[in-house]
Amino acid sequence: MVNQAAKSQVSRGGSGSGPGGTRERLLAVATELFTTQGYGGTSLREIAERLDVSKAAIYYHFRTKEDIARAIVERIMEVNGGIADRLTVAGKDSEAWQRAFDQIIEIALTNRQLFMVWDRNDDAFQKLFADDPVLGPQIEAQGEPLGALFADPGLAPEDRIRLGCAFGAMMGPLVMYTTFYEDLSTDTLREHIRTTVAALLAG
Amino acid sequence: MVNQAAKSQVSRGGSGSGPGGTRERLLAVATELFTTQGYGGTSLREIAERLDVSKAAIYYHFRTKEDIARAIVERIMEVNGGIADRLTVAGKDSEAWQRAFDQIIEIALTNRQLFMVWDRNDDAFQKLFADDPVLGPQIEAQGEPLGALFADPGLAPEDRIRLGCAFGAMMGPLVMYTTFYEDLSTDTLREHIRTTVAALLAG
DNA sequence: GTCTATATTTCGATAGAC
DNA sequence: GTCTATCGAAATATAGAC
Repeated sequence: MVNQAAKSQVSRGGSGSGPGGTRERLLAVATELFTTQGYGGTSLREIAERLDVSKAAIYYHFRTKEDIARAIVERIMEVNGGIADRLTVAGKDSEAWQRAFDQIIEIALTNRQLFMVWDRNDDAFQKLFADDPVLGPQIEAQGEPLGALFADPGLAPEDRIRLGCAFGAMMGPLVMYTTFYEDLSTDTLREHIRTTVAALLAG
Repeated sequence: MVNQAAKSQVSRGGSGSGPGGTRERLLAVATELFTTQGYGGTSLREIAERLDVSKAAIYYHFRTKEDIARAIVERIMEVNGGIADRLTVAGKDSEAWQRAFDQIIEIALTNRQLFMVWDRNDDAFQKLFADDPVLGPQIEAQGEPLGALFADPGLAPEDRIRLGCAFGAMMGPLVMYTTFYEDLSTDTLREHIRTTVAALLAG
């Protein structure tokens, strides 16, 4: 058995470990298929066919199908940690939200594929790793700040809804309706999503 | 073989055909499981277990698993037709969008479960019924007005993004982050989503 | 690192009794 | 309308050659 944790680092040069390596290509293909078909709706045969390798070859890189999802969720949690931090810092200060959202939009822009695969599979992934000693608490800690905001009983319903709408507004062009904005540059998306969300938060 | 089309109408009284009938309960359970686990990630065994019937019992009500999805998508298309109409009517008039969104929010409020299951399975459902003679064109016709808006080359990128954000803002509290707003009434949700989306559209 | 071949389980679906 | 029993296909996963 190969130590997968060690392999997640790009330790040596040469072919087979860099961004063009089979393991990275596999994670890219799996992320795409999990996004369009869902984790449960994607088979290892489909992943293998896209990579033009045999099903068995996958098992050299990952012990189980669940481990493929685990590798993806680990990366999502790295990204989401940053978002949770911004939210906690912003607290209940209305002006602080503006700055927090600017940073969150930036994070979303540079990690759109991870946002999309999480959007489609959050229930499945949470159920899969709820009892995982490392990923379970991480997932819970990441969802907490969001719930503490949207469901905060100390906040006016108007503000709770405004914040949920602000997140949704950002997710619209970046995650939900991505296909319609493929002709626009990252800079254009950032600029107009920022001003639109800002207008929403200002009320 | 039973004529399923005839059964979709509540034709006779008595038990077994009304809202508490097995067929309706089955569609409700399937909609919920397709939402959380995805269409491909949900087995007929799981549906049967939730209904406390055998797997074979499902085949009395639906010829295939695909037909269960079909019945759900048919209802989604009924709802989406109304939305497509509002969008087409609104055209490029900025003030007309406000009224259109008020009506779309109302439709979303009364059909949240259908919005959620479509949000999670739109790719899967579109692929399933792309070649269906009745559902295929319906799905295409329903997605067209949305694309004509978000991807309209005659519209300024700022406005294209604003509209995508407006849809996303509505989807936030109603579809994506539903669990955090379960304590709020429909009236509270409608009121504050309306004003928030209006502020976003006003700029 | 990747292959063929295979074991085991679960899936969607059918047959036929009640 | 629902059941038990069963079929063939497809799923995850393993063994062992190269």
